[in-house]
Amino acid sequence: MQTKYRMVKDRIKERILAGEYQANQRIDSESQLMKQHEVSRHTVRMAIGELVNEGWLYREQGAGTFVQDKVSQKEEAVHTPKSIAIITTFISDYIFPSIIRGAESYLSEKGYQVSLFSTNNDSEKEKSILEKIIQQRFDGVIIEPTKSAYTCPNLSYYFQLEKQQIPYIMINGYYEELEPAAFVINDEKGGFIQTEHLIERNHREIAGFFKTDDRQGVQRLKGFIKAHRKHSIDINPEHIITYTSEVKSTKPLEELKKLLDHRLITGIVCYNDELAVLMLNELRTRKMAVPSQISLVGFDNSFLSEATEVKLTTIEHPKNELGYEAAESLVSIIENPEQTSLEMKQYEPKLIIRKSTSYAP
Amino acid sequence: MQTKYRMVKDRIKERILAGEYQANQRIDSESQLMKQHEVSRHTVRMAIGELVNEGWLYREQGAGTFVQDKVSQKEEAVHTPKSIAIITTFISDYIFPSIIRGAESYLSEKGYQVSLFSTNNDSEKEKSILEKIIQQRFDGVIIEPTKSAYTCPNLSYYFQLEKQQIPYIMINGYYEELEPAAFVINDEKGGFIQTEHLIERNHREIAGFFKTDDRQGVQRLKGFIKAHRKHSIDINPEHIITYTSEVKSTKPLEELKKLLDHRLITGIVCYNDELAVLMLNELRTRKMAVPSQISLVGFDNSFLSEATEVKLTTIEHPKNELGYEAAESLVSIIENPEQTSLEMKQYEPKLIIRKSTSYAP
DNA sequence: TCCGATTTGTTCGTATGTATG
DNA sequence: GCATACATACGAACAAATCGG
Repeated sequence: MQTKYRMVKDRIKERILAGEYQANQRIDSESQLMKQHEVSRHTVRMAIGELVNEGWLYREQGAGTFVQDKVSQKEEAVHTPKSIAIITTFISDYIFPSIIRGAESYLSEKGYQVSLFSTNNDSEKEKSILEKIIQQRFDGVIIEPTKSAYTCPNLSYYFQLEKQQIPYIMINGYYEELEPAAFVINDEKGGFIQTEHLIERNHREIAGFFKTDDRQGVQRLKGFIKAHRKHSIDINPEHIITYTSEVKSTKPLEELKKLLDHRLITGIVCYNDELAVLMLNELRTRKMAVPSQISLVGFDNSFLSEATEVKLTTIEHPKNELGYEAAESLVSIIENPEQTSLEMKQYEPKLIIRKSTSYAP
Repeated sequence: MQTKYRMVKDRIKERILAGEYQANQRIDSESQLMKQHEVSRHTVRMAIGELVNEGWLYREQGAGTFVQDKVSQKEEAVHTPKSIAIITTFISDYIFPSIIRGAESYLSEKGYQVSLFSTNNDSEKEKSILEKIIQQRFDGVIIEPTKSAYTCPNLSYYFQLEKQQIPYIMINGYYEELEPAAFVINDEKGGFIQTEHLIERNHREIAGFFKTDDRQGVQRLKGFIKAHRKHSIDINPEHIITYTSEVKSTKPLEELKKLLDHRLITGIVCYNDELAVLMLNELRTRKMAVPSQISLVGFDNSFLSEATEVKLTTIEHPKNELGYEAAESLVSIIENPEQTSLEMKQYEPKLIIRKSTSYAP
């Protein structure tokens, strides 16, 4: 049967298909349509209502009714809810939960579903996860890259993501060669600030411990060296300890023991708070007073930095904020693909001075 | 915003999910719904209209409005990979990551995808998440119930899960009335062991701090009382402090201050390590020596218990194992639906003695 | 087969709320 | 602050389909 609202609906649809209304353009208002078709407002609303349900139009209160463009009609075909993949290296007890919390809170609010993957810092695992994500057509990816200090072995998979128009954002680190959208800390400056803080307090014999299989550690080490250079202090190469994830709970501690046994150091720059707590433990057993005998700088401003009796001087990490803003940016790219200004956001590190550092003895 | 038609819509949806309306059964007519909800027909029609669009109902002119049989729509969901939802109360920095890690490692190995949700301890949020899970036909759910000490407000949604044959497993706590498959700690015994440990070391003036909006806290408090009874020690009611999630970072600390100001206590039983660290902090500022002046027992054996200078005596929590085994059990139910031996697993708590407890002064 | 009661479908009118520019 | 746009809500009337008797 040909009802009035169905006639109005068909006439509007024709005008869209004829190109009379362009994508995202405002169509005539309800009251205009009332006059044009000589029907009541309710009838017009029913017509528009069905077109909205079918994905031809969308309404915005106060602004008007607009033509839905093709890109969003694509979703209709899939019909699955929007889903985002978050890929981390480790599901650790450390700062990861804060980042996830930030991202999840924004994404769930926006009606996205969050799927969680972890690579265990294994590139092969990362590869198989990326494969899955491409195959299942996720709408976006937030990824903490695996071993970001090295060349990206899964380059082709990232290119594939781009080809399939699945936007991705890297957090904490990134692969240089990809030049991706990334939310990271200025790690070099962070390492610099950590070190300069000690130098300014007259420390000269400073040890630095850095995990160098990801970009963060390499950059922080760079900052460590720069700070020394700026203040014209020679670095004893034995004071730089680098290690990889696999040995993170053993090697740095062993190296610290060797250092303490054989050399005099007055300050330690730690890759992160987790390591700082480990070191603090060793210092406690040796009955070395922190900070009067030896100073300790952490990184990340995690809850660990306030759990200890000697609260840690450390570098702020915008954990929650970083997760939230990465999610926000990802959603904005998904929902407005035309404005592809994928940029990198670098958070400026800030020193938080607590009780684990003082002037050199 | 809460509009009338949305309220009517929700009420109808609830009745569907509660199983009050069966599949393909006629729901109340528009005029009945008008009377029931005291709204106009227009409002009822808007509510029904949205539910029709979302696939919950279908209308037949002259006959009535009927419940859409979701089972017959199943074909759609076949192609998607198997996916599991993990619902937590908070994505916290605390023991949650360990549980997730355990579950994720097993599930990803088995080819399942993990989606993450958090309720923020809000039953309404829990409800909308469960609704999503039912609608998207997840293959299984691991859920940490919200406010498990209280009556489950979303009972009908859990029944609906069962009806739709979506198996679920509860962790950490459970709703009594559901008698669900659950992986929990014997919290009562845990509280008992915490307390008895102090009693056996001659403590008589013991304060207990318990978060009582989830089942765990209530049970631990029960154990606290039982231990006192067993050893025929009177409990000063002022020594029992209960609090809820909302005030967890303020109230217990305030109460501790009051206690320390006015009473002599020699031992503190803490709901968990997180709280223990908070208390330890206060004791430090008062220069009260732990354990020589006052003893402190935590719960969960989290990394916090070893980050502090006075390593905490605490109760083991099988975090990783619990997550792993819950996932294992869920997968087994999914893949062998016939052997529906949904049972509860209670982990026996074990005391880990470190340095925060000693004999009463 | 038809009637009448019931139920949903269409259409009008009116009023007020709320967001946008 | 104002006009404009969509959102919610009330009331009324008639049309069309269904179903039991």
